Amino acid sequence: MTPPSSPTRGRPARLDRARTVHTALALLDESGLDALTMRRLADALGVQAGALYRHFATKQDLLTAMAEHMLGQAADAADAAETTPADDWSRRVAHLARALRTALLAHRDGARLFAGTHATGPNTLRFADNLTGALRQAGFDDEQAARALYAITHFTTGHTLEEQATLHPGTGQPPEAGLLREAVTAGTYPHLAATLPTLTSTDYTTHFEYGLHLLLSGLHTTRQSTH
Amino acid sequence: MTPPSSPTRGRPARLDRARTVHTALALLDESGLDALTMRRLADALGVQAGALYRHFATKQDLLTAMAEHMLGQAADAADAAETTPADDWSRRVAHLARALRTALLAHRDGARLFAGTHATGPNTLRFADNLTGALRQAGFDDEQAARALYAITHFTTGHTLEEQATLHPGTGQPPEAGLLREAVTAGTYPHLAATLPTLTSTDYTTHFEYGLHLLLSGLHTTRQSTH
DNA sequence: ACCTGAACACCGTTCAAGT
DNA sequence: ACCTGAACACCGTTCAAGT
Repeated sequence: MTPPSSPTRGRPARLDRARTVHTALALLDESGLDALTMRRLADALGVQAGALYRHFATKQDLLTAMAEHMLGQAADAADAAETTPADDWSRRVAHLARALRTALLAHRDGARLFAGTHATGPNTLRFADNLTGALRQAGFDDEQAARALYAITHFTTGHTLEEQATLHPGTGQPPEAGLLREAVTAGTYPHLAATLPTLTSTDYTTHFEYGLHLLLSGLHTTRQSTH
Repeated sequence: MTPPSSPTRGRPARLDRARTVHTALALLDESGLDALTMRRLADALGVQAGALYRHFATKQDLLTAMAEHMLGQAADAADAAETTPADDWSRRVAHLARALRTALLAHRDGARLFAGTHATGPNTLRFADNLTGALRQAGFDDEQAARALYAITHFTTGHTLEEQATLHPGTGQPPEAGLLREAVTAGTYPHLAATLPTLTSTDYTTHFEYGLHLLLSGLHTTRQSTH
């Protein structure tokens, strides 16, 4: 028999940043961000809570490392696309925006984790550099490229935040769509009533693609007017 | 002398939802969302923490009421604009988006508060109905209007979340721009290096206007192609 | 060098008991 | 009816002491 309380089969289970971040992300997926406490994480690692502070100065520091790790997926997708036969620039930008959303969706509360930290690690910077590069190579000047980077990433995090919030009722609200439906039919909101089917649709990919299309279309217009 | 520990000069200071939400928003502005605890709020109200639960089932319930109150400002601005000599539709939509950002900026951590709740009260619905109405009256069909509503609000919350996060270093990071600058110059991120001046600009209004312009321009193109 | 044990100063929430 | 007091089951973080 292996000792029942040991999370890995090895003996003393030395701590390090990589293993800690990995376990933390697994715990995040299981229980969500609100349930991710230093004590529970320490438990999963077979260690006392205080031991975590030898590798992370603070819980915020750990969360930042988790967000940075999460963005590795987006950065990898970005790098892979870079070596691909040069697409139309707007397809490349769209691909990167989708990669960011996918990376955030890959972990429960991923968007909230990302929005709540300020990762400036290699993965985050690699992704941002790649997206900015796609814009500059498309002919946007440095200022426009930087602003477009922000517009795209802020829309993506805003959207995904909402998507994941309605996905996992988390710590609150009823069935979500029911709440809105009920409130709208109770009060007098003619425009919300008319658009209710779309407003309560759970096809988030289509919602995301529409907003992304708007941004890309706007970029297209801006680019033409300066070329 | 008035008793030094009484927050208002009155005597027993009966509790109600309105006064509680008001005091909570004042406390939010003073100390930020992380420091807004039920105990501290109770203290400011001259009451025990447990008493709050007679008016709010849970802390999340209180936060939702705060967010809903916050959106009153945006809804009022929306209503005022509705009776104004009919602007160009894109100016009206832009006005509403700006009103939302302004409402979120009106309180410390306002965007985080709004993003972390799911207010479906009269203020929130009034604002959303108004924005959806502006889009429908511009000629967008119900589906497009609903999707555009989401694109605009998600961009606005995403942007303002970031804006307020870098405004108040909150619970973490150094001077913010310094972190990015340092990381970029240390590693090899040519596109971020080239765009660094804009990336580290703290003129958030211009950043916001650029993203908003992109969305409106995209909407303009979409509208023309169906008209 | 790395972790444990124990403590400090808090949390949100519940609920009998008082008034 | 509304609030207090006190408790329950937690938190993040620190730090002497052990190994």
